[in-house]
Amino acid sequence: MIELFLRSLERYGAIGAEEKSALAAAVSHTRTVHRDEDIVRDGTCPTECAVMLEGLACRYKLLSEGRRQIIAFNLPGEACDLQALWMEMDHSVGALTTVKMAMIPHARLREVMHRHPGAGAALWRLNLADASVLREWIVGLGRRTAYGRVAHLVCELRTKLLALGLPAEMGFDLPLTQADVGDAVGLSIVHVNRVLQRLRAKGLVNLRGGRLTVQDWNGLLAAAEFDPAYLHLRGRKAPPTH
Amino acid sequence: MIELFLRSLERYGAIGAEEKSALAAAVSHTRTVHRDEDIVRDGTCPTECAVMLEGLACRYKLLSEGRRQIIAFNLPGEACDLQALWMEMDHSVGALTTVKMAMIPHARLREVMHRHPGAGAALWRLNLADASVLREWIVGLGRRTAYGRVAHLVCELRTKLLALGLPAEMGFDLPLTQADVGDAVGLSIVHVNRVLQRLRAKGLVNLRGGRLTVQDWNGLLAAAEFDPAYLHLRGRKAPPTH
DNA sequence: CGAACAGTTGATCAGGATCAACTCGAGTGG
DNA sequence: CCACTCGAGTTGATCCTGATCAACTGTTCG
Repeated sequence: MIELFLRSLERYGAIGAEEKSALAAAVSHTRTVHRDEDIVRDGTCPTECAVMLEGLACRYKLLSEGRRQIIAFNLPGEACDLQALWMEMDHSVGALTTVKMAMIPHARLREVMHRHPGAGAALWRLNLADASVLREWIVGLGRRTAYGRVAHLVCELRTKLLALGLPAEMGFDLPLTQADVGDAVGLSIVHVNRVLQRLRAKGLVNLRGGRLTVQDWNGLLAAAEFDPAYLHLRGRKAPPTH
Repeated sequence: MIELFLRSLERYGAIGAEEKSALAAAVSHTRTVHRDEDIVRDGTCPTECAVMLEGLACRYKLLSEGRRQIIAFNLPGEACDLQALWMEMDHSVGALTTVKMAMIPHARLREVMHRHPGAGAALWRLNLADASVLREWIVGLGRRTAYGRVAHLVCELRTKLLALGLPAEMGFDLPLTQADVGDAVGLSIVHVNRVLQRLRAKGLVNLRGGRLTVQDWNGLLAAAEFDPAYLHLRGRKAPPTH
């Protein structure tokens, strides 16, 4: 059920069969949230952890006057609110499509981590990898052009999908609205529209009506100055579990 | 010696006296790095961890054509490369002043974490708090105006200094160049200069020649829309160490 | 049939970038 | 001791990226 989650966790640490089954057994139930609803809300402190099974979600924060900034996208296999295990949420997670999640009560998760320190270590590493993505977003927002930012976002999403083994051929569904893209890369809707048109015109990629078609992957990677290293997808540095 | 570090760690978890002395004992030696030199370099994988004792450092990434983006500032009491415990560095850390650090070999750190799971948990929470700051930076770069971003940065730095119990009266030393500020908030040097002049003219703060003078703290907080919650300075949610 | 929403287009405006020159110390070396 | 350099900060002029405002298309859905 939470296969995807376990597999990506595996990438970040020597997770054995026992750890895996312990984590899988910690799932208490599933939950479904619909488009435009919140999965977790800023300032709250949930007592269970949500692992995405299906759908697309985004982490975001709101400022005054309705300004919104998306901070990360969450794909199936990713955890939504691991943070709440230790501290109150400092951002919200919203569903961009219908999202199905496996819920793990904190108490059980803590128990697993206690019995299997390796699992806790892997979760920690997962957080480190997430932080690395945040850093790359900072670089993008601070120093990339609108064009480069949008291109980079597309590269990131497809690369992550591929790494998860999810469908991400040259054409696949990506239910993102232009407003969503804008809130992620810090642009106005109108400008996102124009940048997408430019990317289309240059024959790189076509994002339209929730469907993404990659026309020239290498060209896109170049336009985005994309280097997947920051995603830490190839769990390196064999970690002495001790 | 690493008092400051231990104290901020305490904020993030029930760290006992044994954990503290174990961590303190894990320090093998100190190291000094001078202004404009790197403490850790992107892509490397150091085998010891650096905890700042004195000075000011920044995490940054480079793009083509010399574009630089600063991702975070590191103050005394903060760790520079905890990440390297688990994965290769995806960014560099550079010294903005002469920096003195306490070095803890990874092997020893792992040993401490193994013997004192509470220490590992606290380090994890530390990472979560760092990630929260990264998120706030993303919001700032994406959705705040130049003026708000600079003001916010000043608020963040002073608030962190105060929380660490470091000198941060209404006037204190902050050895940041206008270029540094620009690389942190994603602005050109010229524009940073103008924004600083506006902040001065409005009677809020005066950052000049490595010295920061706060003239109207409340006004500054308001201009920055600053809410310190994201710094997670008041270690909430008593963590069941299990 | 009429909302309501995603996407598109045009026109205009403004926030910041860029380029260039100049000031003002603080060294540094002859 | 002075000339020179170098880095930080400052100013002005100009350009351009991207925001804003407004109208319009097309589709879906109740």
